[in-house]
Amino acid sequence: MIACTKCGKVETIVKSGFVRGKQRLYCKECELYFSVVPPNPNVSKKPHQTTIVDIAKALGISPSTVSRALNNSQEINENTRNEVIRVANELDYRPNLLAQSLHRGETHTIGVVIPDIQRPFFAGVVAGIQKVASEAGYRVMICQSNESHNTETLNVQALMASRVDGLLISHTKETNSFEHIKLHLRKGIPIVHFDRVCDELETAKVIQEDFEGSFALVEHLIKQGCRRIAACAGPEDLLISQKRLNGYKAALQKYGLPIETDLIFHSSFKEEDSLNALNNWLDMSQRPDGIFTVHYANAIEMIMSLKQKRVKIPDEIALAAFGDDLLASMIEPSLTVYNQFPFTVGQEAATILIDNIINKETFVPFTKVIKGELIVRQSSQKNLIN
Amino acid sequence: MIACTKCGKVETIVKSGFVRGKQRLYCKECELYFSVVPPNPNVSKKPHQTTIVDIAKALGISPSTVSRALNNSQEINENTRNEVIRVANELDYRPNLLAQSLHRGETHTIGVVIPDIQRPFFAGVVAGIQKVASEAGYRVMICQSNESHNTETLNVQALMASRVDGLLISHTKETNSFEHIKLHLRKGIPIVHFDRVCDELETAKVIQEDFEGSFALVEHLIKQGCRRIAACAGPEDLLISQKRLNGYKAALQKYGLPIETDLIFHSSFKEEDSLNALNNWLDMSQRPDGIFTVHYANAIEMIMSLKQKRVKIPDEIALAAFGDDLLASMIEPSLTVYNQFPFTVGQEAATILIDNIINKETFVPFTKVIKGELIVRQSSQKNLIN
DNA sequence: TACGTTTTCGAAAACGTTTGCGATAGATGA
DNA sequence: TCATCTATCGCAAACGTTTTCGAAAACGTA
Repeated sequence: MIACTKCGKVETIVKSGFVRGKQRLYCKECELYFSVVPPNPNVSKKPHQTTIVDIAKALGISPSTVSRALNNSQEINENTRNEVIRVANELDYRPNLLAQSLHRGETHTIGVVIPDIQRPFFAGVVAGIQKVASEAGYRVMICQSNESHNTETLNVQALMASRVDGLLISHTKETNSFEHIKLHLRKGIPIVHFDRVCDELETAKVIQEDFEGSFALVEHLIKQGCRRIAACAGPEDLLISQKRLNGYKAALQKYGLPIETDLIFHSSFKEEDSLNALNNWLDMSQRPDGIFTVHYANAIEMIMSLKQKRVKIPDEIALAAFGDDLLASMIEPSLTVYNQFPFTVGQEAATILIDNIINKETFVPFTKVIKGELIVRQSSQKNLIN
Repeated sequence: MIACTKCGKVETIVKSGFVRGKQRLYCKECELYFSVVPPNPNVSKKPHQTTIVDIAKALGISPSTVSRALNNSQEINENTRNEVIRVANELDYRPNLLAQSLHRGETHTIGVVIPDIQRPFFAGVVAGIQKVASEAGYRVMICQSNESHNTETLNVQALMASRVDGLLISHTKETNSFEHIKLHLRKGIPIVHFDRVCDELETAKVIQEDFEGSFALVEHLIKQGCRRIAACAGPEDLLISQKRLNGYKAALQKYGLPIETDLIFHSSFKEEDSLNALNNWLDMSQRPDGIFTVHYANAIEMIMSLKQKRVKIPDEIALAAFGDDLLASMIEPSLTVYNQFPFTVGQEAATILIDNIINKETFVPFTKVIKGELIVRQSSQKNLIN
């Protein structure tokens, strides 16, 4: 029979329920509840990352001393410090960043949310971010929204749950509500926008010369002789798309050219969209003689299509587009573009974010404009000498 | 004067040193050490992420109950659960993943180390990894080694310090020692290699058909009539470079063609390297009539250079290369390649890693080969009808 | 009514660090 | 010789969870 674990008596024991798979008992005399323990769970010790406690035990000292020895504290004897370091190396000790972060309340990690890492622009930005971050001792956690506002929201939540110290984000093309950002902004999390920014939020921003660059591209087309320039813009809601379209319009106006709505098409950056627009333009009684594209990829798709249709570039139609890529320089005819310097964008955004993280109280948001560069190539050079 | 904090007497107090900026005192009667506290540190409460304790206090219950309510535990009253959830929403509670991870001993995060995210192949792999990982509830932490063995080592250390649950890695081209991996492998951390794998480690691997793909490319060149095929290989130490070169040699042997060391060049994937090799070949009394490249980027560089030199492609020299890219299909002449399906590689690697993480004890390493695809394009099609 | 059962909850330990403060021994000074 | 100082270290709390265990109350059932 079962005896009380306290008084050892058997006759005072009564059953008292059955909880979590174990029989519970009650000793009336001791007024003690207890349950019978299964013989031996036979727990095998897992392979174990060595902790500060292991070092402490090995040396017969306290964990606090070990911590101090490893953190350049002054309040420690040089001999003990050396001993600690020796044992730490022997046991291949690696501080647990989780525990450190939990204690310090900061993770030294920044979160990045981008639409698509496979786009060269964003890959370049990420590379720039990582360079700056790693030099400053920050880790980087990258999420892709795949241009879906819903997964963007989930990404932000996940990063915040991981308690990143700050957030770098370029929004989805379908994002026009920013509650998922405001929420965290109110909690004081540093956030920096880049490329696809949001004007209604008081965050620091890194942007390109969307207006100026587009203006320069279209002005260049005009100077090459184009008089009917079509524009392939992005989604109407997208801020950078609007800005670039405004640059297009301003250039037309400066040179007294009419703004024809027939010649402006809002695509969603997809190939079928841009080719539809192109076909529409080609079917017009008076074809455009120039095409400006908000996204270089669309221009490349158009070039391929125009070549199939035997339309001469740039003589019949000249092209110029926003955003550079190796592809733009390699295609024939090579594409005139406005280079955005994505790596620089990434570097600058990360620099600002880390500044914001470190000087959280004194930081005031501002907007940094990364200067771009007009690169003239074959797709627009009508009056070539050779 | 200062009185003892315990007995309140003044006359029994003596000074006892000066530690950390504060005067220490000693009450002889109480045998008590104490120090005078500065009046008021005036701590302003920081903006505070709401915790489980906040919810508990708000409801007057214990943190354990809150935790149970939020974790679908059975041992809780439905009413209290609803109350907890209500308050949790009101206070916008987000579980602290750091604390969870620290407690559980797992972070639900996988680390990825790649040479360069700006290379389309690796960007594709990363996209594939993230798709699988996010569907399985894992976060992804990405590091770039920039082809430097040293930073690769640092990357691995940083990821391990962050206690990632597993590691996906494609090695640097200069990596030929693997101690930084072995160390963690011994500790039982799941590691999966992809692309640039390492044969001396007992890890799961995801590779392409390096041999078969190269064989197919070279065989295709031979069938197109090439008889002197040069090879631009990668660094000699790099395993995939060796395998692909072996595929090249095997194809030559199958068709009774000699293997000429003059025609084999080991580059470091840099542009100047490949162009040097090309110039050497062009200067030979008997030029090669075909070029096989281990990395497609080198082939593209060569095409650009050959076009400048007015060398006819593919008639004088045909090209075929390992690895596909949009660029390869857009360039003129378009480049014949062996597509590696990077997205699939990433998906497969992540799937295997997560399997390894979940079934850590029973998992046995194996090698998964991702089938590629020969894509014939203009750079090698000598006998075109049109 | 009395006893066993079930439901529900709280206390406390644990994860691995860091750090404020107390505590000691030895050093210093008068 | 005594008061004081300095150097060094340990204890314990804290970070935010989860989970084990125990306990009380509510609930049956005979």
